[in-house]
Amino acid sequence: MSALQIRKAPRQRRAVHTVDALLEAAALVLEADGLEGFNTNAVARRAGASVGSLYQYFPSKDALTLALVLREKRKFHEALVAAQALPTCREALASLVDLSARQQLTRPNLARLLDQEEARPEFRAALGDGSNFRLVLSAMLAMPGAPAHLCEDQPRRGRAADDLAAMIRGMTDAAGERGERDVDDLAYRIGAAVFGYLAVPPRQM
Amino acid sequence: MSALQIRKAPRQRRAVHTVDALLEAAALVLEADGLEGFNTNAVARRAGASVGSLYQYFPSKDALTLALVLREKRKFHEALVAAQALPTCREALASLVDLSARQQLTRPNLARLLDQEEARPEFRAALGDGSNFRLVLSAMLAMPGAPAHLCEDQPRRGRAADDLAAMIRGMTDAAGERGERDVDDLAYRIGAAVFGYLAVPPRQM
Amino acid sequence: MSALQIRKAPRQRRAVHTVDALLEAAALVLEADGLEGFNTNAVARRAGASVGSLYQYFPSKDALTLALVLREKRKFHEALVAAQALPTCREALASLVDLSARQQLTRPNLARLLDQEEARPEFRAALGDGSNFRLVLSAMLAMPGAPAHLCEDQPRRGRAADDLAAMIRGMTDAAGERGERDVDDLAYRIGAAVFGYLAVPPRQM
Amino acid sequence: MSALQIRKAPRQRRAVHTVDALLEAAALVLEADGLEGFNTNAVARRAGASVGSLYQYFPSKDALTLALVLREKRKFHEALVAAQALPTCREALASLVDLSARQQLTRPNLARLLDQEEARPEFRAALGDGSNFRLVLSAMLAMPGAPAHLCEDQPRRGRAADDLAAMIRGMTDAAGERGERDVDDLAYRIGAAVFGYLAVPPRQM
DNA sequence: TATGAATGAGTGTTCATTCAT
DNA sequence: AATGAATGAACACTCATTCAT
Repeated sequence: MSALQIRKAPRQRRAVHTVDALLEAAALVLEADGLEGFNTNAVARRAGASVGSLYQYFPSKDALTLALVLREKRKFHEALVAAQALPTCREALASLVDLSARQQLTRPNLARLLDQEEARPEFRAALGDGSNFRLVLSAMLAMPGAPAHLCEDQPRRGRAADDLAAMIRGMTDAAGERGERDVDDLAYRIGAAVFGYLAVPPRQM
Repeated sequence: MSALQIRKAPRQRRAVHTVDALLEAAALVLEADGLEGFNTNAVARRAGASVGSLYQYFPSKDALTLALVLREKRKFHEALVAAQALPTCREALASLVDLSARQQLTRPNLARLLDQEEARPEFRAALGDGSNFRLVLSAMLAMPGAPAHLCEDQPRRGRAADDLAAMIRGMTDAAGERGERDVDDLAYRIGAAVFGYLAVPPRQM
Repeated sequence: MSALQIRKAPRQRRAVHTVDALLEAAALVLEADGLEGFNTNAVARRAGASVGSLYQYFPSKDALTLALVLREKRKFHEALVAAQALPTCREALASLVDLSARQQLTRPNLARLLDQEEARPEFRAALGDGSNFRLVLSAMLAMPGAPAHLCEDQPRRGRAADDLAAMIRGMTDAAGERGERDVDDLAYRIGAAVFGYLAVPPRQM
Repeated sequence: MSALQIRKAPRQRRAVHTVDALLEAAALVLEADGLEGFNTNAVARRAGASVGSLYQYFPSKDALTLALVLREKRKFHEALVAAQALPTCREALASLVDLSARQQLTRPNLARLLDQEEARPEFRAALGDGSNFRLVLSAMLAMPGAPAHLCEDQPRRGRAADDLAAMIRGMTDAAGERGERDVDDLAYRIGAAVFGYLAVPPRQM
């Protein structure tokens, strides 16, 4: 069993509650005290549990962090899948951008710190090297209305997806850090970057 | 004397060498072992010096980190200033994008980790709250050829500078992390995002 | 929570035992190795515990020292209060002197070093600026049979209390350091100084 | 050569000056920053010298401290010797008390800290186990007018000298620490204790 | 199963002392 | 002789993890 997998699936209702409490406590600690204050004792205390309990469910601190990352990604990812059902590339991307901005501004500090954690090498393997986000983006770039030069060139599409993901992540992180609150405005500006990027023809070397 | 200022200027040649060795060792340790392995003993060892020497010149670990950040920024910033001398907004921005890509791909892991460190609250004050990069960007957006709606609206220009800085940083970080090596290609794609973003009219609310 | 307060009350029996062991170990280390050898690792080792345990209960080395000071004062102070119940100033003071001599000669090195620690500015606040000892002395100088010029002049009484405290502390410390063992003899000599001092009329300026 | 002896007698005038400067710097650092701030680098800096120079003249930090102790004692001791020339025990003691008070209140923090250092076991040997002060006191207790029971009983006289030394030291230290400034008042009160003590007949066991 | 006490390797930092220049 | 750069053992303190109860 990998050291990052959850240790045991909680079966009893009480156990489920404990796991949830621990995850939310982890989120709260991260938001309140940053990575500096994020330690297992603080999380357990905040959850009203003991460190021992924490280690019953999470084999390591990293496993806890990873579980939190996944929890935050889950809801977001479900919404993303729905966005994929939209008819055109443009609509799908616009929806994705909107969701990203909304997700980030909901709990900005949490989202930013988890973005950072996500990047740690220890997690890359566990998260699948191409994150879901990147795959969804790449798929969207093959939808009707997407730039022709991307539709049929998969490597190029992957590269574009990487770029868009990086732009979106960069802009949402920064906006959250600055304390922005207006989701629509942020989404509009990210859209400008995204669609502006896509409008440019590929480079002739 | 702030706890982040360098402790004493090295006077003897030997001392200058030690300080340089310490800074370069800090860079190497960061690149090789990441923030996890970045500790003062490791840095001193790698520099072929003792911890004591490190603390002769840097009053704290943070001071060392800050000095490294500044060292990396210095050359970059000088080039930026030269870019500002270009006649048009487009040329200046293109140059800035090129410099950013080049800077990042030169020592990608170092640049990315220092970006991260730079964002820590302890450093914000010491680095001047608006980083130089943002100010330069904002100035460029007031140069001839810049979008009209930005030239005369300073707050909007500041916001645009923030966005561009975030996009550029996001894309360069990600490219470096992926191991990209082609500076020109990266610069072209970032340019697409930057100029695409600027081509979009401001949002009507 | 002040950095000098105990960190958490030990709840389990094992924890109580650890705290006691740590305090006694601190006393033993001080006695055996003096302030020079008094470090947290040594204390923990002597207690058969780990540094980690020490810091579970004491937030800092100073907190440990303070706790030890208070532990040593506690018993002594209870006896002092009993002495205050005696009918006359003379009896009360005699009892106080006796208690002081006894306290000091019980663990002379410990008492002396703690006297020294007690005087450190960090502790003054936590110990109450006028130590209990001084206050008790001052109260005794207002009891029946006390010199008339002190009974009614509170500032002068405070000064006299300071002087007596200083004499007693000086003599007990020195006796302990010399290795004296005869409590009664020491008490007699201190009494000579104390009552001699009080017998002298106030200075006419 | 003991590690506490001064390393070499300074012969050149410049060397004498350096040694003096170092000693005075040590005193100033002790007064300003206490034992906590008393380190060789700080002393050298304050003296306008280098650590290297310090170690040219003093083989160790303790040697420096000891030299400072001796410097402070020297002037005092010369005055004490003069006091011994007075005709009666009472006059001699009164003079000694006056000198002690004056000495302490001149540089109270320095005197107190040096008293503390003096007591460290490392120094006991170097200072001669019975300090000069104690010997002078003992001699005075054999002068005309001294209590009969002391004149002829040398051990008892030694004991009384110890007690008086301890009282005087305790009272002067405390007065200095409290910030008292009135030498005469302090001397009067110490005199009360001293002569009061001597007036009491020896204990019958 | 849950608790929280215990562990100890690891980290930042200081400072007495040495020694090349 | 003088300088001050260099050394490194030592210390206070943290925190992920284990385990007795």
